[in-house]
Amino acid sequence: MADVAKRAGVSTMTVSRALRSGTAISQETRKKIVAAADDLGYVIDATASGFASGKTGFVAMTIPSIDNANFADTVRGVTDGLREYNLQLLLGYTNYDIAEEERLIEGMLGHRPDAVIVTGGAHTDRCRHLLSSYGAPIVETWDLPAKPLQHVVGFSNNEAGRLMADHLYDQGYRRIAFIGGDVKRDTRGADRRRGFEARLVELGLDNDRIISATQPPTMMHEAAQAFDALIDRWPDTDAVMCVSDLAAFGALSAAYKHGFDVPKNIAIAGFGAYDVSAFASPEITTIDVKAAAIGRQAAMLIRESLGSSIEDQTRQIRQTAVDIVIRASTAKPREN
Amino acid sequence: MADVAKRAGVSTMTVSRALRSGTAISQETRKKIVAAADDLGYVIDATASGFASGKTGFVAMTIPSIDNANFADTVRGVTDGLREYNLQLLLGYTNYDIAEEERLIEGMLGHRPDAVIVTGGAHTDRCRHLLSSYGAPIVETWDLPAKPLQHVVGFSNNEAGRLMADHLYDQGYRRIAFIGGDVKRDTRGADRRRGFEARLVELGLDNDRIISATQPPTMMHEAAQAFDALIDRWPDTDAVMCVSDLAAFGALSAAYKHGFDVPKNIAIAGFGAYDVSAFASPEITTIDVKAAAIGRQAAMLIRESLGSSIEDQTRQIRQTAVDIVIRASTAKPREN
DNA sequence: TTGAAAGCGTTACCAT
DNA sequence: ATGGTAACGCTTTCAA
Repeated sequence: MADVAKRAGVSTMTVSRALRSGTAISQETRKKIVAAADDLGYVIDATASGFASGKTGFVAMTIPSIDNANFADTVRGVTDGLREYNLQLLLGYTNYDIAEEERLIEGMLGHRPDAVIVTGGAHTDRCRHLLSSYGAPIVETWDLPAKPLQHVVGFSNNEAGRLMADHLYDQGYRRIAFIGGDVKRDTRGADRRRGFEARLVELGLDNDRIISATQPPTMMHEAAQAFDALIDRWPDTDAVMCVSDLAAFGALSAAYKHGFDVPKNIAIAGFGAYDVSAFASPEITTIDVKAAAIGRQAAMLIRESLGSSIEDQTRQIRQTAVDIVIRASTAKPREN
Repeated sequence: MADVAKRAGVSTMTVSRALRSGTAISQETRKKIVAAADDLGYVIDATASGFASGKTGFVAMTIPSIDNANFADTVRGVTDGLREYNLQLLLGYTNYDIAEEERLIEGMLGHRPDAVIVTGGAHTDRCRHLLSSYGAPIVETWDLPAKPLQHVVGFSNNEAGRLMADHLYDQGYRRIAFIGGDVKRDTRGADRRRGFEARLVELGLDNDRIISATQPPTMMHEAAQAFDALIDRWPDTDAVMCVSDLAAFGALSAAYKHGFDVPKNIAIAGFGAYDVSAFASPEITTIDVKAAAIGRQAAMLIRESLGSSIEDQTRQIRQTAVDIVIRASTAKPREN
């Protein structure tokens, strides 16, 4: 920076101002300085800058899995919402493990992010403590936690499960199952399952056809195996909701191998509105949670929080939309 | 840190040493200091640490798209390979746009990463300049660039295309097409296409059945449309390679809508060994490039580079495996 | 609109 | 094995 200042014939302080926005400086001085910086290939050192100003320009974010179109969409929403504010995303994935989340968060907080976005409302006690005492905006997403840390942008996974139970019931299905992951790890998937089960009971149906023998993420392979186990144990099952569309696609694949017609012999539904569910044969009924919009809203919340003084901070709880997308895979009820 | 030092009855310098590894300090002093730090909830400030030491602990990485299982696998490989070294990944996605890559890289370099990983060998001139003059290990992945910036971990996309052309020819297909993205943006997909075309010509076939009307990433929807266009223009096409498995799945879906049997009426092949290709009906022939291994090798290269003095740095070019995975979607040749 | 000086929290270096 | 001191490159604050 001193070199740039010398070349432009000004002080380092003026260079510092010229290279930021929202600072008082004359147009021609700035132009001169920017030219000098370009000549020298100078890029401002965000490390030193953050160190001096206390604003690092980082937003830390954790997601359960990087290889998941839903969370990827939320990340995209955040990135898009933050792009023009020169904020750099610090991304980590927890592998659906809150102990790993704690480790990640601890490492990320060392880099002093200006805000933090986490997925879900389940955290270790230590992680909750780290976050709540950190002193920067925190946003929990993809859930409506009973005890929010601070801001929330999410939806009720329980409601999503109930929505699908209602739909399958309305279509005439009565022997309804669920394929999903480990309750301890994918807490949101577990919430969907609980809502689904609870609604089945309210509708007067059994809720014991639950196959959850797999670790999350429940992918195609695990779901195909789970489907085999389901049919083995309850051969008369006439509909199944899967914890995600990927699982539903795996189940669909297994159903073909059993010689089943979907939905004539069995209905299959998913969750998440992945591309694959729209292009499967038959197309798979699913639930769309507008993952990118969750990210955009989280980014908006952060911008507002960073823009206002600490006294103005009010906790924001924003519930996002959950839409059922009805397709052929649950379209034809059997005669009962 | 001063508080911790006071509480433990030592100097800040000793605290600094106690909280790092590989520093000379007595066991009991360290124990005392760690206890004091825990009591105070003290976490070292990586910003100041990086500022003082010149080592930030960041590894910057750019990928074309976050929502792509192949690149996600590479990211996972990098993360896993770096985890125990306390390196934090700074991830950005370019959306297959080298101008966006330049912007991203510039922003990331401001945070002074200890190493940089990029996807592919196509960069803007300015980006090449920024990277080559940056003074830290650089790894290009997923390609074998003609003019590498420094280290490379990748494979020949051209060869991958040729491999599939050979397979389809061997199976007896003769009227072979390609569905892929914009040559300007997905340069690796374009290389696959070029190798594919070139091999078709060597085998004495036409190479004009190329549909590339879409912007990358060529996803299911675009590929389905492209398939329609292909059949409209060249109804007698008997095989098609798609730029990725996602595209292949979209094409498969379109083929069903045309009433085609795959592979009896037309063979469909993909690239990337995505889960979806293994669970589609029929299962889709693809090419496995071991995406996670690319990431692990890149991480290994970086660890070695960071561990050795600058004089010992020799450029490493590591070619990775490319395996064809033959499945039912290309299994049954037609009579010619 | 510009400049000078102080200081951000840590580590490198040298001394003990 | 431990401590003192300078320095990292920038921004904040205050003054001109």
